[in-house]
Amino acid sequence: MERYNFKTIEEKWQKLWGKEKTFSTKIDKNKKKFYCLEMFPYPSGKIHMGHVRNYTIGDVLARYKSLQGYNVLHPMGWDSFGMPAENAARQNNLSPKDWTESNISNMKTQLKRLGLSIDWDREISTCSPEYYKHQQEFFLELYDKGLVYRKEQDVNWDPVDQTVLANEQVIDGKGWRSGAAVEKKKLNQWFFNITKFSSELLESLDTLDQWPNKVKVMQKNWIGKSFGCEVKFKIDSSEKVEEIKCFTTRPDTLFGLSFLALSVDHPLSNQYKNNKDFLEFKKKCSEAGTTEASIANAEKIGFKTELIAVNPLDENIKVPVYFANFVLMDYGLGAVFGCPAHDQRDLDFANKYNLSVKAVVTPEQDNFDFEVTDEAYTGSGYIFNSSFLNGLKCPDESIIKTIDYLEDKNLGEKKVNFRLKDWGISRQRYWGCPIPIIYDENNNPQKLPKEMLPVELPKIDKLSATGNPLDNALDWKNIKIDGKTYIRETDTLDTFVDSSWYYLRFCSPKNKEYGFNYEDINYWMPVDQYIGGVEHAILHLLYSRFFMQALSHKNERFNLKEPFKGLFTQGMVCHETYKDENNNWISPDEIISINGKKYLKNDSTKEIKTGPSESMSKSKKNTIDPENIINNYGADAARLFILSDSPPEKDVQWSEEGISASFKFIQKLWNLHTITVDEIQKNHPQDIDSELSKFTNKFIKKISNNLDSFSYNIIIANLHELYSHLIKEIKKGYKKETIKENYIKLLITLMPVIPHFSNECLQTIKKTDGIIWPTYDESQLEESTVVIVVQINGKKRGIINTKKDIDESDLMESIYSNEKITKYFDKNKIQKKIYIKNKLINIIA
RNA sequence: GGGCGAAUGGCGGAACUGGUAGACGCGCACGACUCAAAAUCGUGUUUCGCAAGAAGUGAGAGUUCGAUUCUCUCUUCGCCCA
Repeated sequence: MERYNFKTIEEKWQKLWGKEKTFSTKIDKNKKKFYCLEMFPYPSGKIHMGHVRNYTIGDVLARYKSLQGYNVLHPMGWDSFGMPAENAARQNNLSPKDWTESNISNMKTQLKRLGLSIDWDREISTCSPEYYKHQQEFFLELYDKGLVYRKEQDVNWDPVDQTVLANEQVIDGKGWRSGAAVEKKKLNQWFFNITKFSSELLESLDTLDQWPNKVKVMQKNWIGKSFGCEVKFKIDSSEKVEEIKCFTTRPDTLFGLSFLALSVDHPLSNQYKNNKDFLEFKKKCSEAGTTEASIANAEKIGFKTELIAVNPLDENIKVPVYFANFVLMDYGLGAVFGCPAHDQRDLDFANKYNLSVKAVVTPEQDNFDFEVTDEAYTGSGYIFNSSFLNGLKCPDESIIKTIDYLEDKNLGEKKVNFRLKDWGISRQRYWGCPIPIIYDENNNPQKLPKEMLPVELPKIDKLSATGNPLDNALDWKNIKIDGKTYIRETDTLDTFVDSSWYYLRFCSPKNKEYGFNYEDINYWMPVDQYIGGVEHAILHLLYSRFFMQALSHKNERFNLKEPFKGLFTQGMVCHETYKDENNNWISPDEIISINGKKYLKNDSTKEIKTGPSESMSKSKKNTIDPENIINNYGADAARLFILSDSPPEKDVQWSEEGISASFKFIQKLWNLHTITVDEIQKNHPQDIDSELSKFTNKFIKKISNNLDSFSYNIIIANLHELYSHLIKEIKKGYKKETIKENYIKLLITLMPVIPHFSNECLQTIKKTDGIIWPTYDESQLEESTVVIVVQINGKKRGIINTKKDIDESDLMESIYSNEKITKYFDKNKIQKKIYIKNKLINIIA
């Protein structure tokens, strides 16, 4: 039997697809559209297994939908701005542009070898002026809508490299390259006013019923809506300070008030800027970290002021005011009131500084002796010890009543607070989209006139080691317009801006006038299925959703609210890790396996320790290069393996055994094909039975359902079942027409997963056009006989093969005649029978 | 500290709305072919037991004729806030 030559066959089909532009798409209003999009890659140089998985999943879907008759848009592009290009350029003395472009061309070749059904005519790259020109237009548009503004914000400043560092470039408080201690520096930066849409972004999450719940929950928490109240506390100990406002979600616990706590960045801290003790305290706070988590875990510490605050509900209750490390200026008003009995954080603080602890919520209505000592009570209950609030159900009644009272007496104000902060989009870097702003002689920002777009990046062949290259590109930076001199903005845009609208650009990739054209997006948008890593669950997806809000703001022509109708987040690709005797990481291709034990390839006396399977990463040296895999096993085998075993949303474990099993399976399918072609030539006069058609019918239903539900791992199992059934069935003796008809249908079901193989097989049996996804006949699925499970007292004791819809008494007859079952029970002691038609009978005896 | 989720053979994992637990693959064992090996094909493979049988889906309880599936408590692990 001839072996399947994947090399020539895969190359042949890929060439053909390219030449005939098989996957290029146009608007066709007679067809239903399907927009299938995978997150576009950063052109780092080589594709990795994560890409293989992401794009295989997307390709299976795109091909399936296309076979079902949809007009499928399946584009690909490059998220090509960003720091790695700048770093690589500095290291290797090249320009970021050249580095990026050569990476793109390399990765494009690699992606094509996977046999993806991509419309390459729509390829875009975010670092090209044709793309970012429109991004600059959007920036100006948003500026006009009042959604862009400038304010001062702290950045991580590396004093040696004279550059701003991203958070991940700060390692233990030091610059990743220079090793210098990182300083905080205030810079004027640009922001998108994403918080303007906090409510919209939160509420329309509910409309996204094809999104994974966990992603929606993450976004919900990130937006962090909380309902509460701003409470005014009078200060009666100071002439300088009249009152302090606190935000709280629990105003109903005000009678348990024990102290006020302020953030060290609270405006009142200005009064202590010459107080040595306070400055020391402030420093101590920042050392411990300012993230929510580190604050939650850190010991609660405070700095006591001389201020005394008065409880607005009872002026006899007077409490001290502290600065405290657990209050953040970013959230609410940077001031909270402490009610230790019902908040663990407050309780820890109160116990440390010997402050009063008074319970005001009791879990049981009539338990007025309830006290709190070490553990705060945060559950529901009833208010007590609280004057006119006593007896209210907490929290449902008590919060609303308290807010009403406070508002009525002008002591506070109902307030909804969000955790979400505005999106800082300025980056002090070269390799990003220039911001189309210029500064006049008074240093006031002005929009650059639209006709001067795009603002192209100046060509810089060698990046200096320090500072922002754009700051030093004086020819570019200084500009004259109508005789006046201006200075360009030298910040570039966060690369998340690039990816916030690229899915629109794919609809109109060549449009010169604007970022998209309305006819195109009205047809193609929204993205029906978006596929990518869960690591983008929050930022990228939220920013993209914001962009739709921003574009549709004050623009009736643009009425798209959500860009991604369906979202699927795939898991990572993992591999075993290996270490030698000195605990150095060892790469899989430095290893040989002898008798199940692993040794160093170049020194086979040294045994290797096998560690747990972890996500592939260069630092652990457990990566597998997709290019080698495609060379050795072929794209179809790689696609088959990457889908098998694990559900696509979970991590998959790469293994040598696995990929070679997939490779062998394709060979087996090829043998089956050869046998089938032989059988067609034999031309039996009569079908031996109807089993083949029945199987085909059932199989189509099964595989269609599994494709619809993203159970791609089960599909691979289905393909194995297909093989083992067909290899026996096909030789039984069927008419040529019967075999051909069924075999063609089955081959088409293989097309999404192993397109090269199935196209080749279809061609050898002269089926080249009219290839559409086969349908199944529901009426043919019904079987005349069924298998009924017989349970005695809930335990399976046998099965009965019988005709469909048999009634209970007839079924009991067959059970009584079956000794293997009757021995488990006494016919005369039957108490009860539960009969589920065509499925199961449970006899209680 | 908070949120979300998961736990099934030696391993990855199946099991639609509660109804035959372990599909399919890997690994392993045995057999066929072969002088031999590789490749390939076939058979078997949850555990204990010669068998009949019994036990069994992280642990414990509950609901039910019946629970991997539903409820509660606990343990461990993963992800996110980071």
